[in-house]
Amino acid sequence: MSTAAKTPQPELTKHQALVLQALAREANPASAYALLDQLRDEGLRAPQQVYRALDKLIEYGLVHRVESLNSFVVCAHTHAEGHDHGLVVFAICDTCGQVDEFLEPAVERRLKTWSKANGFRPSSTHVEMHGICSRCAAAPAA
Amino acid sequence: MSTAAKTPQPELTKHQALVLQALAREANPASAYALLDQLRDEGLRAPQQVYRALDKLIEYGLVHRVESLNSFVVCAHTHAEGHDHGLVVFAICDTCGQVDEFLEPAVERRLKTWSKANGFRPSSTHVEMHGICSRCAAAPAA
DNA sequence: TGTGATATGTTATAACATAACAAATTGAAG
DNA sequence: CTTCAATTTGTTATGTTATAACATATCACA
Repeated sequence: MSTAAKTPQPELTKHQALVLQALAREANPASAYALLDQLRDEGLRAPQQVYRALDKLIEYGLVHRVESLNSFVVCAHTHAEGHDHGLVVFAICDTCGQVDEFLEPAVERRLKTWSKANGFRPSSTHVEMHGICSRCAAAPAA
Repeated sequence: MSTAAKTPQPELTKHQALVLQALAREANPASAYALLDQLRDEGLRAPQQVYRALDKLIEYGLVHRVESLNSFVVCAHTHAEGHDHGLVVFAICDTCGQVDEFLEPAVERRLKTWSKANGFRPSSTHVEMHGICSRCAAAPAA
């Protein structure tokens, strides 16, 4: 189990590469429509084009969807082709929007145990914490 | 940390009670608009009325939002006023839509540990597994 | 009883996502 | 090669989820 089962990754299409680059330029998660706006000059015109590219990038494990924000981030764990890392956790700062991505094998094991015991066959798991990051907590009430 | 910090719970307003009842009637998570449709006869007319009621019900810990479905469920852990249960996990069947809700103190502890170590102050955490429930896994490819 | 604060009703619109179909591309069979 | 079915890509249209903004009503209390 991971954030999503991963598919072996062929060459990226032009749109997929553009969307991945655009997402990589963003410090924080971006919505499909924000990406579309970034990429109009590059020839993308419709939401479908972005969503289709994102679907593939997620399938290849290069991008994560942040469910609670309806938006997307590049996977922080750059990986050799075919390398499937484990369950990913997001810590999302509600003040500055920054997202920390980290791995939690212990959490993954625990959820796997429950699944086995209950006959549930998990395909993907999302763990998202909201709160205040250390920088914002320290900030002078700006 | 819990699915959300809980607020002491006053009397429910009429709309809040109606939304809670409607949600309780549903076997599976329901969207705000589905609830609105259920409640037109009861006098609800606009999405805001439903969303406002849901916001309060969530604040009181009576309802959970399922982020990955953009929908809502009544909390399975009926609780005495003010009782805050721990972190909640959802196991969502992508075949039949059924959702299992359970508690995972071990997962909660693990995430708390990370948060402490990283100066993150969590306010709410969502854990959602997608997959196939035991009944659907057993089903004759219906 | 006036008045400020809070809650509710309502309209309008924003933001996110996918259905449906047309056009182009690709690649295997003849 | 060339044809044609399968897949991918482009595009329009529409569906779904969520909130802004403002009007109206209700309530607590001076």
